[in-house]
Amino acid sequence: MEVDDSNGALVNKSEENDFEKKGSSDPVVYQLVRVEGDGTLVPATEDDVLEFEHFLQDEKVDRPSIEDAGHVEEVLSNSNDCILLKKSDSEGNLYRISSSPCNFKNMHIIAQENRLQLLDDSLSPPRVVRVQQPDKFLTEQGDSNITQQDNASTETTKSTVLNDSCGAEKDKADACSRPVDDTSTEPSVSGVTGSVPDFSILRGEVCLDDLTIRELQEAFRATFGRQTSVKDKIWLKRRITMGLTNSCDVPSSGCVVKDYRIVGKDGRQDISNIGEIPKIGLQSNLVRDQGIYPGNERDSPSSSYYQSEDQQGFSKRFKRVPIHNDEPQGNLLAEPCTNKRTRKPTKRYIEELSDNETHDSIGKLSSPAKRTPHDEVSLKLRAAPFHELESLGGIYPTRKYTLGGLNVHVPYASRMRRGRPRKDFISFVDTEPSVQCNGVKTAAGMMLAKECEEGNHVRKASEVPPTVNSETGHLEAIDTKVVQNLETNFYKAASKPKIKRGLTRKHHRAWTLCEVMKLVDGVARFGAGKWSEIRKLSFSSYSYRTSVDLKDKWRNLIRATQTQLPAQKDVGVCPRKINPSIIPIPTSILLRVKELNELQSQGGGFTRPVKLSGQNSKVVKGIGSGFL
DNA sequence: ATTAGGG
DNA sequence: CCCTAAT
Repeated sequence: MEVDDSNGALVNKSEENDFEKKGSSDPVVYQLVRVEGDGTLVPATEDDVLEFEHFLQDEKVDRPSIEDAGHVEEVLSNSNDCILLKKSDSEGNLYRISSSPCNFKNMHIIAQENRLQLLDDSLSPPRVVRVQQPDKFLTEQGDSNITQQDNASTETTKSTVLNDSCGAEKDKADACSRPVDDTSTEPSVSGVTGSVPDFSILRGEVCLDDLTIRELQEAFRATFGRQTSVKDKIWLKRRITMGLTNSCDVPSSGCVVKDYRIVGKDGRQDISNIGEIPKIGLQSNLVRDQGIYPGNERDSPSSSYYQSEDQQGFSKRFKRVPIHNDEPQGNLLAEPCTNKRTRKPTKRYIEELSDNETHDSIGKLSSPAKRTPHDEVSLKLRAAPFHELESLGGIYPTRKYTLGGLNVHVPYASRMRRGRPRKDFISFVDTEPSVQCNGVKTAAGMMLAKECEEGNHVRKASEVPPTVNSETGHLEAIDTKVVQNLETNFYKAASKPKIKRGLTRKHHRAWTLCEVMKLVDGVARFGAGKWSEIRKLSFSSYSYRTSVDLKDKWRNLIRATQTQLPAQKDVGVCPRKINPSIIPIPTSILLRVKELNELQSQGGGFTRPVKLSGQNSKVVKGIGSGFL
């Protein structure tokens, strides 16, 4: 069984305030662990802590009654060291909240009132705002060892509410961490150091006011299972009363305890616990008392009487945790726990948090299981038509696809970039459609009209079909319409599809003969590979032709050179006639391409200015042999 | 941003 | 044409 070092600790962050008021610099450290069914202590998970934080917050705010608190169903036990709470946990988990030694009293109060009231004794509620791993704390207190002991003792001291082993063990534990002077005071309760407390003193109606200090000490022992050296009658009475009544609403004097209830001399009664809303005034008394014995009495009124066997075991399990202020000492600052309380989260804790975050982030990110489909979807989308094409008017920001029967909207921008790059999209939105498109269109049109008049009709036919083929199905429909409508208007046909560019692949623009010729000319002048230069100088008016386009086209021309030139001979008459979309590239151009290619590839890319005019004009007239 | 290549 | 890698 392990008590891990990773117990969650609730750290009072308003420690400054609280302790300044109390004149103490001791911060409050709360540990939160979950108690498993077998008694194992499990470090509180972050969730656990959060739950309690919530809970605690509620308490500190308005001190709601237990009904309001809601979270805690029951205080199973509260000992000096910890409070066991049964929390409204769907799984019925038990939670322990323990305080650091110097502040156990706070927890005591809380337990007594059967609710989590993490208030210091004054009225300033501590704030539990962060988790701290009490590694050091536990280590120094030998928590893990004790846990084992506790377990052992748990089994041997079952039904005994207060038994010697318990007390002895506790004292032993106390001795470990308690200041030396403290130990010396321990034996002060002479005569009653017997192994078994005198429980008879608590039987029946107990009027503490009538007891001597020694008797009170014995009663204290009987109540809390340990000895005390405190000789302050009032303090003892209050403590005992609280212990017996499991309440912190205890008058400083003048009350009779009967059947574990306070029966005031004046007839006041049953201010003990369950459901009773504590009265601030009474709490103030307690506060005062505690102020008198700062950091003392780590013993909370033992709720052993109310503990189940297991619960008792739990309380014992933690008994060593807080041991420093058993008796009044008046010097909290001397407590070694001071440092512990203020220590930073340990590395391990940090790591735990990191892990959590990591997991969270993983969770937030698409899980591996999800990623695969996602990518698949992306791929699918790339190949499949984009629905947003249907309404270019405004749906493009997101795209919808079906995944596992679910319709998922994926922001276009956030998608894995598979289709058009974002910049295309932007350009589409901003300028492409209107200005540039028109400009280009015009330029191209002029170009064609001027330089390529003869082939216009052919081009018109060829311009559209490729577009249809390369675009999505829907786009295809649009294009088809366009083709039909613009059979006689090349410009419209060329510009219209452009609207869709942003969403899908770049609109396919068939290379015109003019462009090819320019390209060839450019290659001849600058050499293959100087695409950017060629583009600048020869394609300045073709904004849609990028250097990559030029490169690709040149490559295609080369291929055409290698395939079509020979084929042409075989085929003889151009059979492509059937397919108007395939326009043969004039052999003259192909030949020239071939020449340039061979020349430059051989010459190491050496640029050789070429005169197109003579050769060109002659060849162009020849029968086409490639494709545009 | 260009280029070269594969797809 | 797209996409990437390599410059």
